[in-house]
Order: sequence, then structure tokens, then C-alpha cells
Amino acid sequence: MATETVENYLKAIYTLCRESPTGEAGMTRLAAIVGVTTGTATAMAKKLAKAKLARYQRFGGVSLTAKGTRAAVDIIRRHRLIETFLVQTLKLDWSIVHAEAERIEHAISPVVLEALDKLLGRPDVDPHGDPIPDSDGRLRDPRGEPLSDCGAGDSVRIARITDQEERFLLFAARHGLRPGAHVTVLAVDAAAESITVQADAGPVTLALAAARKIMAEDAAEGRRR
Amino acid sequence: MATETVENYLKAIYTLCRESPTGEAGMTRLAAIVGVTTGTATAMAKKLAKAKLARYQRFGGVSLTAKGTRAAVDIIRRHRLIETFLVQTLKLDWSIVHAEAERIEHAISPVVLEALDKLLGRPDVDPHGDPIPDSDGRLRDPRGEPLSDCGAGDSVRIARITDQEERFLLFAARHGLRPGAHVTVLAVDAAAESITVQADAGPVTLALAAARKIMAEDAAEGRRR
DNA sequence: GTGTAATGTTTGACTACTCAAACTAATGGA
DNA sequence: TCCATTAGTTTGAGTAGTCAAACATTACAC
Repeated sequence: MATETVENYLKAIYTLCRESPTGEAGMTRLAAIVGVTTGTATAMAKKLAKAKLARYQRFGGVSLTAKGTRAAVDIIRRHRLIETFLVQTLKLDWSIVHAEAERIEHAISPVVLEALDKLLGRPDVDPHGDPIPDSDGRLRDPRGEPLSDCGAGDSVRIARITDQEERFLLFAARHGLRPGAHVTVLAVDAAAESITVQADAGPVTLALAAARKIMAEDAAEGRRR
Repeated sequence: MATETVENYLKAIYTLCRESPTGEAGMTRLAAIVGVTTGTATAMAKKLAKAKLARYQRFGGVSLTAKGTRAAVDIIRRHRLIETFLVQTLKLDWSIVHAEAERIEHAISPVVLEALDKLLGRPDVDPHGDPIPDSDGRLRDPRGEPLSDCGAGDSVRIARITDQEERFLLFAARHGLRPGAHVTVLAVDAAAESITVQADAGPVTLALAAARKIMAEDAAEGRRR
């Protein structure tokens, strides 16, 4: 198994490559996520390339090989199962479990992971609505489109929240904006760049930028599969 | 929080000092437990002394200060609660949970630990019968006397198994020698240095050296308090 | 009481990870 | 097109932990 440090880099590179249009992760953003200086990120990118976990080109960014991707998905599986466990079994608040899982994910063996998966009933999404990869590393495409793209009158179901920031999650939870919740878009104000939705907890207005971090799907679609 | 490495040394020194008549831990045994060379153990002993976690004298062994003891007991609490969780909630076999807990114990925050403790119903012994320190660092004295000290005809209750070796635990479990089990001593053969006991799973003969790792108490004594 | 075995210490070197700071390359206005 | 800004790289140095091996001390058996 890779060191904890290496695992963190792999996970960060994986997410950055997903988001980036070029499919490459830049050093500045990578360094910011991992919490090191860019020089350190460059050094690690080279090291990962030497270990065949990543491809690296001078001034050309870093991306994962098949081997690196497999390892990254594995870590994500551990992370999301642990988050699910922390919320479902230990009843911790979903706004804090990300940070906790971040530490525990490196210490969990396959045996414990399998037992955890079984205990939780083989869930396929974590508390934030993110899909949990299966044990073979298969990862469903996350569903839903940004709430910011919905129009007035749309009635949708919240599928996932793509931001692990405690502050944002607390805000979302307080207004009933959790995965599985049904909301109706009341108004979209292009000038104010805001959107107002009716949730169980009442109406909320938030910036489109914030609504972009909330993924919605047709209210009819089921919870699973 | 101390590093994972430091935590492992503290735990090892704590156990060694308990066992040793002088109350000091020697470098050779310390190094063996932690899995390093004696030179490395010496270096760490000095480092711990500098951090006021331990007392160290050249050629005189190492022992924990109050601060070091507090930290060690805290780690032991995490370890034993996690072991209990792995057996009780995840249904893993008690023979393997020691090694698993060894890795997880360093990644658990006070918040998660508290939730775990609550989930498990605030247990006071782990699956091996070892007492779990409370959150203030209070640790009951482990009860029982070695099974090897019992005489023929004694009817006792197994209180704890003081060996975390997978092989020994598998043997013990196979013959019904688990904490809480009632056994009757059938015979003690001083010449053969062996003892034979009647357990639920049938009669077993084991060396006195092995029986020394099993603690027994009067069959009448209750499970708790 | 002396020599040997056991135990403990020191040193120099290595790996993994990190930073600061000097430096280089790419990018994108005006 | 040029040059400032941003992004990326390199270097030198530091911390934490480790080992091997030379060395020092202690314990104890005779």
C-alpha cells in the first residue's frame, strides 16, 4: 500500500483531472488541495510518474495512469463508505464527517472495509450523494445537473452536494437542502445572479454560484440504481 | 497530537513498565515491540524525555511521566474500544482485531471515539477481557489470576487473555477459552508442566506457560463492575 | 575479581517528505 | 510584439524516523 501522503496526492490528482477540461492537473491547484507548496507538488508528481502511478510532463501537468486511477478510486471507496458509516451508524453530522473520513480512510484494511460495506447494506451513495465505487473500482457517473440550471417552476430532487466545506454543508442542512430532498424552484433572478427554491424548511435564496454546487434530478427518479 | 510513531512507543513503554519489576522499560524489549533496532529505541527514548513524556537515564531504562502515561492510556482506550467495535459491530473474529485496531487507533478523533463508545454501550472490557480506560484516563486493575495457578477441581470463569498473538487466540477460541467462559480444572501435571481443563468445547491440555496467559477468577464473580 | 555475554549507546548514512527562495517557462493584454 | 503576471521548476536545507555497525557499559558465572 502506498503511504498516506501518496494516497492523498492520488486522490487530489484524480478529482482535479475529472474537473479539468484538459484532463491534466496543474501544480498550483494540486498543491493547494494537498496543502503543500508547488515545489513539493512538482517533486511528488515526478515521484508518482517514476512509480508508474501517474504521467508527468514538465510544464504539462500530471494525470493518473490506469494503475494510479485504480488506487485513487479505491481510496475514494474507503472515504465514502467511512463517511456513510459515520453518519448512518455513529449518527455524526454530515457536515463534519468529511474531515474525519479523511484521516480514517488510510487506516482501513480490505477486511474491515468489506465488513463495513456489509453492515451498511452495500450503499451506493454516500451522505453527500456521491456515488461509492464498488469493490472492483467501478464508479457510476454521478447524476443530476446543477440546481443553477433549473428554471422557475421546476420540481426536482436533490441528488448530491459537490462541496465538502463544513460551512456550506451546515447552511444546506439548515435549509433542508440534503440529498433526497424535494424542492421547487420559485424564481431565478439573472440580474441578481440568485435562485430561490421552496424546500421543506421553507424558501431559500442563494447565489447561482452556490446553487451550482447542488446537483438536482427529475423528482420522479428513484433513490437507488 | 503526537505522531503515530510516538504513540506506538508510548503504548509499548506503558505495557513494559507495567510488567517490569523495576518499573523501567529496557531498550531491547522496547525495540522488539515497536519493531526497530535498539539504537533507534534509544534515540526515541531521548526524544520522549525532551518532550516531557518520559524519563530516561543512560543505561537506566525509560519510563513514562504523568503526561506520557495519560497519553498512553488514551491510546489504549482508543485501541480497546476499536477492538470491541470490530468484534461487536462488524462481527470480525477476535483473533484478528488486534492488528486492525493497531492501525485505526491513530486515526480516530475524540468525536468519533465518543460516538463509538456510546454505540457500544460504554463497555468496560474489550473482547480479550482487558479493561477499557474511561475518558478521564482511569483504568481499573485487570482482575483474575493466572489459570496456571489454579489447582485440580477449581471451577473458574475466564476473565481475560493476555496475549494478542493470532495463533494463540485461534487456539483459545477453538477450545472455548474465551473471556466469560466457565471452565473446571481437571488436572495439573507439574512434571509435564501442563494443565488440563474442562471447557464447553471439551477437555483441553495446555502447557502451564500457555495457561499463564489466561486469567481466571472465581466463577461466582459477576461480569461487570 | 575477571572475562564474556547481554544490553545499551553513538555515529554516519539513508528515505520520505517538506519549505523557501531563486529561477524559468508560458500566457495574455495593450 | 513585448513584457508583466501567473504557473511551474530547481536547489539547498531541514525534520522525522530509520538502520548498520562500531563502541561502551553492565551483569553475572565461575
